[in-house]
Amino acid sequence: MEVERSNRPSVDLNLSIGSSLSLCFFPGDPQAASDYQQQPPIGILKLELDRASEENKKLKETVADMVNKYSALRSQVSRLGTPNAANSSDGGSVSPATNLKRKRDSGGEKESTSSGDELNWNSRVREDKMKPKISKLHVRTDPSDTRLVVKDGYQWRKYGQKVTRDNPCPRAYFRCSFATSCPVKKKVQRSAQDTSMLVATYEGEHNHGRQAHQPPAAANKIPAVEVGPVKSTKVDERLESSPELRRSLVEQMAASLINDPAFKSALTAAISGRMLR
DNA sequence: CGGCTTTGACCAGCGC
DNA sequence: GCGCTGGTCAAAGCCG
Repeated sequence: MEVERSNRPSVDLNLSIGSSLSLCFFPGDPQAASDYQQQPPIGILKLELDRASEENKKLKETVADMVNKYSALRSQVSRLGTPNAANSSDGGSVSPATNLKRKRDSGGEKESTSSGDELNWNSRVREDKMKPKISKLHVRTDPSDTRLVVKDGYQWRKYGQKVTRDNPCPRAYFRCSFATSCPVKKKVQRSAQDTSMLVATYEGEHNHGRQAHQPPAAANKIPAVEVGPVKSTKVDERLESSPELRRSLVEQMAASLINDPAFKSALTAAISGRMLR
């Protein structure tokens, strides 16, 4: 989608190992980069950390903005009744299996296939107007992890589990347990094609916010760079005298970025933008 | 003890 | 009517 690409976050993929971190942390500032390469004191490392946090924050804002624009665009596409535009697994698509019961309830037509992608577009659009909002979320997990848990910041109560015909992996049914009046339901099932992928299907919209005590798992979390206490000057000295410690610190920072979903999203968008160009 | 998970039973819609 | 299927219920058990 062009809009997505044009709003792509500014993640530069032209990373060369030779340029090292200095070029990442001091873009357009060769003097600072040079100083850093000669001897990076703890103050500069802190500066780098702040810079990385700031960059991370901007990236997250960009991603959030992209999501909003994408949603708006999707709704426009839906209104125009254009097929293929909102199809597939990137979230927001309607699962016919999910709606089967409701379709039956409303006397609607039945698909000739169990696969969701062949669903007639017009009927889907028609259904969207009278069905609760349905969205899909794909989460990659450890295939050996048998729990059907998708952490999204809400509190869920499992009320059923079922093995479905088209997928040997069981499907778990959840209800939002934060508010008894909350109508939202969630179905979680491992993808038949990719067992490391969990597919969560949400029905309806929450009539409450997220719990304060349970933040959306990592979704809104600024990555915690575990550099330990920085108050001591002894730490500075240790860092200065130990290249390994410095490398370890850099690795931790890199790891925290890698583990940050917002950073991953931005990176994915940047990579796909590059490959699809 | 309250909240949650597990799991078999049950229900409704549909095709044959 | 019967069997299949997806979705839900509810009793029992577990856990903090």
